[in-house]
Amino acid sequence: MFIEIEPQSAVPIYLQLANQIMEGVANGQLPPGSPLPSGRAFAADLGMNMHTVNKAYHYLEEKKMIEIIPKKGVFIHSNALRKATEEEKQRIEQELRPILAEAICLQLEKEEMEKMIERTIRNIQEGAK
Amino acid sequence: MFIEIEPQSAVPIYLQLANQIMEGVANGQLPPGSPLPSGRAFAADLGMNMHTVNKAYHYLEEKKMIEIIPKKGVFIHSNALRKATEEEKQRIEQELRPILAEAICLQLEKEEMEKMIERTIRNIQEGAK
DNA sequence: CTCTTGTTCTATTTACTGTAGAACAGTTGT
DNA sequence: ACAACTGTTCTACAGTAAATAGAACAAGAG
Repeated sequence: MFIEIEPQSAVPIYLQLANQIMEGVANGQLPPGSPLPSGRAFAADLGMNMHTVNKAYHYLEEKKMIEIIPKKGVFIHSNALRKATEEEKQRIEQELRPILAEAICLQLEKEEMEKMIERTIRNIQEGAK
Repeated sequence: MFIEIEPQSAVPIYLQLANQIMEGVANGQLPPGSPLPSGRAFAADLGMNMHTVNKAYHYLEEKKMIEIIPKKGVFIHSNALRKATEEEKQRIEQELRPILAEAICLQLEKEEMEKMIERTIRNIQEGAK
């Protein structure tokens, strides 16, 4: 599990971390039940603050992607790979909407959009090479 | 052109405004060359501050979606509807990536993803009913 | 000449981001 | 029993972004 953080990105580093963990879940590198490093250890490893790792963890906990068990550790949620609820689908759709609006303006045809998605999905799953 | 702002959303209101203007461009309600309200008038109309509208305008200007002509007004960029550059495609792909990672975890199959996209695109274009 | 335009400036408040250090209480391994 | 480690909680600080507010400026439009 390789984490790469871009400190000067517009994306907050706690979100970068959370997103890359979620990619690990998506590509099978982090199967349900897998332990994640302790907040302190991860922070030391990544050269960031414990509280920042904690923020990423709680962000993922809210998404039910991980389980935080006090005094024990942090683990990939046993039900991390599951069928999306209607609420989750709507949230994804809302996140997709402004991107699609721009894509329409930039004349990205449906086919090209699908190619882009397939390529990105393949790229995410390649993380588990 | 109806603008609806959710003040208590996690999305900054200047971004909500910019996104909805971009939807107007996408669905043809705001064709290239169309004038947009002045910063002051728009702010008064939407019940927000002039500087906030200005921020949305400059955000869209950076995306080359609108043209801000000092002392004259704000207009939809003459080339707002264009072919995406390679740089723009890469940016869209980067924005898409974390959403797709979550979609994989939530077992959204490629077909369902495509349906969701088609539905959202239709929804955007319905704004011009 | 007057109104409107976008721009620029200062100012203030609020929230978010990130770091920092300390203390607490329960778990784990020896 | 002991030491090390766990997530939690608390205070604190600095930096930035978001949003509002008011004022002034210079140039275009009628």
